[in-house]
Amino acid sequence: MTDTVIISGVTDLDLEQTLDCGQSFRWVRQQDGSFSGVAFGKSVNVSLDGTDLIIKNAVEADKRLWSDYFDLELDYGKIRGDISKIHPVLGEAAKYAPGIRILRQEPYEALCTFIISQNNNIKRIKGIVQRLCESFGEPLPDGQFAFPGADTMARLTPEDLAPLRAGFRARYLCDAAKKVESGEVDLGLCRTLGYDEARAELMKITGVGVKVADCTLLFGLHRVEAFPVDVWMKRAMEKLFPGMTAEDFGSYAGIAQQYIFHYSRMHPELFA
DNA sequence: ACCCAGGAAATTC
DNA sequence: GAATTTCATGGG
Repeated sequence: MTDTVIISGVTDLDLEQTLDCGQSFRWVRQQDGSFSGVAFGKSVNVSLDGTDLIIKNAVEADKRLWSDYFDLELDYGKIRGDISKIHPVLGEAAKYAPGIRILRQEPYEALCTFIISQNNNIKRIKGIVQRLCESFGEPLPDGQFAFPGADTMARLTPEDLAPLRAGFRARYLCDAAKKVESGEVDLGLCRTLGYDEARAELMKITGVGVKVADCTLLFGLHRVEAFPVDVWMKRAMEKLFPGMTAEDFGSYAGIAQQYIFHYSRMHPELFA
């Protein structure tokens, strides 16, 4: 029996800024402005009415689950104020999209989607992820599909993944699944390890370098000190924050990074 | 035809 | 060891 769950008193959240800013690839904006997506093998529709977060097709028992997913316990208003003192341009970027939150996605899903993301664009990443779920994920009652587990994917070969058209990334996905399933790579351990050790744990996977590891730690394990640097961030750092490094952005560098990433993507003319 | 995309592995110098 | 090339695929 599913129903509508309402989480009230939600601030500092904008669904478009959070769900369509390149941290998750499974949310689709609907005509009415709501977003439909799947997480934890549950297909829901979310919308915001003032400070009410409305989650359709959810059960009341999962209220905490979704609250955690949207990271509603963390005071982003305060964090924004604090990190804005670091650099005026960072303050402007934070003010530009104050509704960004760092989702607490499932670690294995974040790992796989950011393996897929390498040397790729967001539109095609979404397509590959969708085909991965449709091909190998558990079908859900409403026609959607769960993200396949490492146990399922560990039994697949790169040839099995050919229909995804993931290119050279197919064998990386297989290696990730195999090492997670066998326990050779322990994703849970990455929550508590020192940052460099957590990064090294993930980089045992072929196809996981510094950037994919950082994204997995930030978006899948909520290591908000992570500071992934992709081509956009590289440009932004050179033009907007010359001489600064990840350490200069403090213990919430990952949140700062997401403000900067989004701001840069929305202002490509800055880097023409 | 050429270039780029939320990079990393393989190769070359 | 550091710099360059290659790796699939699709869109501009």
